[in-house]
Amino acid sequence: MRVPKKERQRLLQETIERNPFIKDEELSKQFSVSIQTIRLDRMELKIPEVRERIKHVASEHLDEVKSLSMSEVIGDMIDLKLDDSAISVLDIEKEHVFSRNEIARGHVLFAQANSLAVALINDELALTTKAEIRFSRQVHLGERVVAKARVMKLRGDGRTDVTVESYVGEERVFEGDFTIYRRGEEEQA
Amino acid sequence: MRVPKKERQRLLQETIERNPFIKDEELSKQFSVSIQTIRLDRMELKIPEVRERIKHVASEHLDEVKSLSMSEVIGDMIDLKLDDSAISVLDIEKEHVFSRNEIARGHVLFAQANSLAVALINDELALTTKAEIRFSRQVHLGERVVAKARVMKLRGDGRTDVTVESYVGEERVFEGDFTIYRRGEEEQA
DNA sequence: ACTGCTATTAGTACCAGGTATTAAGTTCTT
DNA sequence: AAGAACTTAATACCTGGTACTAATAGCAGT
Repeated sequence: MRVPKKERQRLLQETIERNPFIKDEELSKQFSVSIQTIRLDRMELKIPEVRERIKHVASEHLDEVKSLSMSEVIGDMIDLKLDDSAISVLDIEKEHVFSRNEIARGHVLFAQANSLAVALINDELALTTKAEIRFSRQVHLGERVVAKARVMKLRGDGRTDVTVESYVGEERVFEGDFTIYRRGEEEQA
Repeated sequence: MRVPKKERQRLLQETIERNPFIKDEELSKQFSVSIQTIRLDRMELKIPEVRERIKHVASEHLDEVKSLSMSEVIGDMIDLKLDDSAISVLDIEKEHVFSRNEIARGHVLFAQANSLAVALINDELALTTKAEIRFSRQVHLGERVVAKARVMKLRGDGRTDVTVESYVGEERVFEGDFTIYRRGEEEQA
């Protein structure tokens, strides 16, 4: 029931990480020590009080919601010449990868490329109708993917061909040929 | 500066919705009324105190994180025969659509199809290497997309061809031919 | 067995951001 | 001018802490 200090602190850290909502009182019961001991432990481990922990979780949440609804593009657009070319950057984070092997999921790279291709079109309505894509190398957690889109052909009938190539450093990791429909309301993005 | 009660309460509700972290004191300054008035307003509007609001935001966040890491599939898998066929369902919600026209973004449908195709593979490591996709009709906010994946060919070299067709009711909205690599570590999903 | 050190517990004062309640103005309206 | 609706004030109390001081327990070394 009663474990040594080091062990207790390890478990404490884990416990709080798993459930940031837990109060000192509950923790003290769980580890069969006084509240004061728990507080000393938190001090040593630099773990803030419940309310601060909850606030932190909540603000992370808000950040996420914001960054999702703030832009219609996945990744940060760093250059845009309408109907010509565009570049966006995406840093691969935890939520983008398979937890098993820390390799980015295919649809993340696709999403970056697709949203870039759509943003490139100088028209109110732009929807992807077709795409042909190749993943040439895995992308790992922590890597930075730079996607470069270029308009290849502006067809008369409202279709535009866009090619996107994504790189990590010098290496190409993704390639896609997109056909984007503009204006009309009959196709799908 | 000083607005009538009804108006103030409307603004109060909005303000708190936009920023759940705001305290009564700040609110009272913003509306140039006393703290007590703010508290009466909250009572009438059944808006809980700051800490409860923050807690609520935080717990929503935790739910999300859980449901994200719980399944590696976008959408709900409702049928799965490994190396044969699988079906998943995805309800199109606000976060899936362009705010301008409420049409689902292409990469949402792609993500559903791609993750379904990958999940279908009976192997530890499965990564998409190639895909050819067609969006045959727009999908709107509120619609339910049913994706059906079927293994077409199990090649000897570790490659598997999977076809995914997605429907809203009877109508096909998406079609994709995926090549999935299994086992090896040289390709990308 | 006594010293010395760490670890633990106890106790008190204080804080933020409230709730709950009672009472006293203030305004508007009729 | 009277009554109702609205606003402010004042006070006691709550939770989940911080900060600090002080007492006690447990054990190692000599």
